[in-house]
Amino acid sequence: MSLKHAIMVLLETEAGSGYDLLKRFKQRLGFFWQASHQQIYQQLKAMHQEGLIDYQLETQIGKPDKKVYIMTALGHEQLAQWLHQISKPQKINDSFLVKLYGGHLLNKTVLLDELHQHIKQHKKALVIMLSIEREYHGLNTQERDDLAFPFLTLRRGILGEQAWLAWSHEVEEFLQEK
Amino acid sequence: MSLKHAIMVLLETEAGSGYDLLKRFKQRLGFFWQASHQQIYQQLKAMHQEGLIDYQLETQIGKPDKKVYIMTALGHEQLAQWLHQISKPQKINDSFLVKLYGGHLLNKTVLLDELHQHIKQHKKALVIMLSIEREYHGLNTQERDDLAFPFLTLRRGILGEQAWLAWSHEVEEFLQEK
DNA sequence: TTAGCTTATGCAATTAGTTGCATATAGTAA
DNA sequence: TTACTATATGCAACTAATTGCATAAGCTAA
Repeated sequence: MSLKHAIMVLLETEAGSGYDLLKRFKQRLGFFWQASHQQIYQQLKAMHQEGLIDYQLETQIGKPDKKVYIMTALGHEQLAQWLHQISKPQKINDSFLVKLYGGHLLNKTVLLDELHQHIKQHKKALVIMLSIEREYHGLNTQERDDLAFPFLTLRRGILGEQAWLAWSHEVEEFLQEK
Repeated sequence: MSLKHAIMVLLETEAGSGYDLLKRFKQRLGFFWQASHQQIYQQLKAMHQEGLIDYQLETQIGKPDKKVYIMTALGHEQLAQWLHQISKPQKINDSFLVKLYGGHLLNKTVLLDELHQHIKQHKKALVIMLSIEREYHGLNTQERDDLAFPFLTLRRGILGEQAWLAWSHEVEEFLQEK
């Protein structure tokens, strides 16, 4: 049940609506946390019922009204508790690897086609992350300091994607030979 | 719903009981697919009801009886179909990265302690994979050919863990300074 | 001889996540 | 003017995964 805590980490830094959080997930946590809009809205509702967060209705002109969520005292407490607990190792379930494991059941060109599509997506993700990295390096010392932790998570994304792409070359070579 | 297909990939190669599959998941797919015993037994039951697999009861002496599952014609068909579909990009939800993203909310030494525990586990996993890799390289050509696809997935595990560890050094350095 | 591990399977309840649908306004691009 | 994108929130139904419990026999190490 970490989505709850991921939301709280975001809200702790800055209050926001469900829609805001959705965007923040995509833009800032996207390479290590994915959440759909339904997940977020449902979770916010549950968290509000638990008393972890509260909200204020904000009427807007030209745009739909929104609920701006803020952390409660109970929320702060539970987040602090979670932060001090050791998180269990990340669960990985990668279906492309399942396919590759059973590659003998499949035509090599079919696998190669799929591999190329994955490579395209991973390259795209890497390019985006590298551009964010360049942006970071262009900031002044104060700004870089403020973003030091998010930057570390970005580095994880970059190193992860580079490793994936290095691996994909090995697979590509194998699938192309004979 | 890929657990179903992961099970079928395993069963396609070799029939087995729920317990067998559980062990195979741990030993062979463990670094890219994790499934609990409850998940596997529940899924096998559902798959049997769907007609994707069938089983034969095997009575054993000294050990509990077991159900040995095999693929049905319908199972073969659905697996083949799945293999030809492009799998969506792997979903990553890493709670340690969430914590690190919100690192400013936490004492650096707490984070460092947790990091060290994760490093230990990742190193352990890497050592195991590297020993399997050495074993593979000691095989003859025929045997290596037979295991070529599983070997590729092992390489993914190795490169992935090495990248994780390289990243962890960056984080360690940052958390240790000042 | 007692505690723990391996083998072997399962139910019940709960929690988490996905899929599909629904609504409503405003701006922009073809 | 039609279609698409962005903003903004939500329900209902379903599927998937987790947590906790239960059973039962044999083997092994302290």
